[in-house]
Amino acid sequence: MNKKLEDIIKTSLTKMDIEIPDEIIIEKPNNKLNGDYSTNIAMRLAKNLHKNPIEIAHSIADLINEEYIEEVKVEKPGFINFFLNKKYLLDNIKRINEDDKYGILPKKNIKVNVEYVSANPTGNLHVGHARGACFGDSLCRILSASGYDVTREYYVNDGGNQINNLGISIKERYKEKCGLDCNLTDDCYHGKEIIDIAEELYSEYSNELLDKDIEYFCNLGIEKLLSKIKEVLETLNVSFDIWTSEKTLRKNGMVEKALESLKEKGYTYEQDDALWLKTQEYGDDKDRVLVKSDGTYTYFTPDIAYHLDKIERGYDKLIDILGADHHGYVPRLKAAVQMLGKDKENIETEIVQMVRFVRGEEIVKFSKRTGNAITIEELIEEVGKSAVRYFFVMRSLDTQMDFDLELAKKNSNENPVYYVEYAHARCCSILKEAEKKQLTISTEFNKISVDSCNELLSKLYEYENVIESSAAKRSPHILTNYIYELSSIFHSYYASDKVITDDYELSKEKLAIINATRIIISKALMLLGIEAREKM
RNA sequence: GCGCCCGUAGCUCAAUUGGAUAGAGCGCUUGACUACGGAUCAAGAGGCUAUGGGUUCAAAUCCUAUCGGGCGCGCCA
Repeated sequence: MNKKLEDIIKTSLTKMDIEIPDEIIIEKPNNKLNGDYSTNIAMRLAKNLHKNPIEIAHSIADLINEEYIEEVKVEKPGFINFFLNKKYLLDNIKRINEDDKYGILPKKNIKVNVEYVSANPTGNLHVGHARGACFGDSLCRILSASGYDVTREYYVNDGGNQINNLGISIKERYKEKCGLDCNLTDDCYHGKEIIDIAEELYSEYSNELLDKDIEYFCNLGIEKLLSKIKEVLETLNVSFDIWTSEKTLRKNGMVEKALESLKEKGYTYEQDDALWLKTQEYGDDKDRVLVKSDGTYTYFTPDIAYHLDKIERGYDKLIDILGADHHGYVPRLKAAVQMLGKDKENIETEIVQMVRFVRGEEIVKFSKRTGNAITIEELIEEVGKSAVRYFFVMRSLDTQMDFDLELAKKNSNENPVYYVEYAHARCCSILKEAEKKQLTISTEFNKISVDSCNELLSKLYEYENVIESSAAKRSPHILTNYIYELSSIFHSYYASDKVITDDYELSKEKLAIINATRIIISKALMLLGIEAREKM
């Protein structure tokens, strides 16, 4: 939570000749009376040292003498509470204003690969994918800011059975356009986008394509659908570094390579004319089929090859972001990765829980089958892309959240995105006003009374720690909550204390704080994929 | 039936991964505009953290049982 304090405590412990524990927990008390930061280290040490935690706390506290800390207090069961030096908080404002790289933490030298969305190119993206897309993108931005070396990846399933069904679906719809019979089986795709593609083909080529084979329609479909997917993701500011094609992996022999490696290690066996993987040995419910009795692969097999490919590309950590409806897939995936020689810790899965859309009281129904689905474009059109991005990362990933469309488009403080954007716009407006009066931003703080803006200062100081823990916990919602709280504190400060007054020197000092607030809100919003507006 | 996720104010959600008096917003009640943008602010009411048992200095958080909800459980992808 706070590196600097950790180090200070460590030096005290060393002086006391106490072995330094694995982790020193620093937290921010929810009650301000308990200081800016606090640690429970004394209570944790009490057992081993056979000493009263209060005594230990006092010994540690007495050894602390840092300019950074104004006061150290020991409280009841054995907490040590720290009160930061206010001058330090003002120095922090200066840093925010002057350092472009503020909020970008030192490199960790850890290579992370994050795979998200990875929807099959057999139809349009729908709103179900949008949460994973926004989460994945925000997570990547936050990981990068906190010093990880991040690669963003989309796995394109352009190789399996479903692609053949896509080809058939398009061809049948095309035949329909040409006035022939259309035979769509249950395995086919019935979405409107397939009809649209057929229509496009017909209007461009009339009935010249009737003798083209299924593969022709497959490739055409993938190309068109994928570019549509990319386009939609782009409008959401969601981007990727690498698009890996399943078909290419198959062509390059990666699947055989993975299969051989698993066979060699003795993880496979044959039964009922099929080849199985002993995933049960690594905690899966049952063993899984790799090669079906008809000789084709299951979905699982190329996916193992894909993960082998990622491993060989040298990432320290793979993060897969999966929809809740695929969580049953996790144990076999983790099993396979371990069989390929990696530790459990090398692969992480984040499960995106379902989203329910509501308009006030009314539940918005949508289903893939009836074609009644809300598309992402419609969602963006209805509430705006900032709200889409914000709302999807506003909640912890494992809550089955409600997305209130009515709330998301409200222009008032009920709507959290609006509230935050307004705080930013307000900062901009004050700064513009100051510019008119030719007031500059001060770099010295002589007149300002810290008490009037203490809350704002310490909230701004929290920012870097928020980035760190938001990244460590893979939880963008921590950042979202932070901006909201920061905005609230700002609005409150704004109401209580006028910035631009006749006292020009004092005004300039206050402007520095306003500008720092503006910068932090804008940086934080950027990490959520939202461009901060200067005007509403 | 088995597995995963979840159950916190009337509603939507937090809670620094075991910390101090469980916090926000909406809604409800009351108050504040001669204003750098009132598109906002200040205050109040509202809780046996689904339920029972356990672990310890400390439990919404960990273990266990039960109840309730969501999602999975294919030689589909």
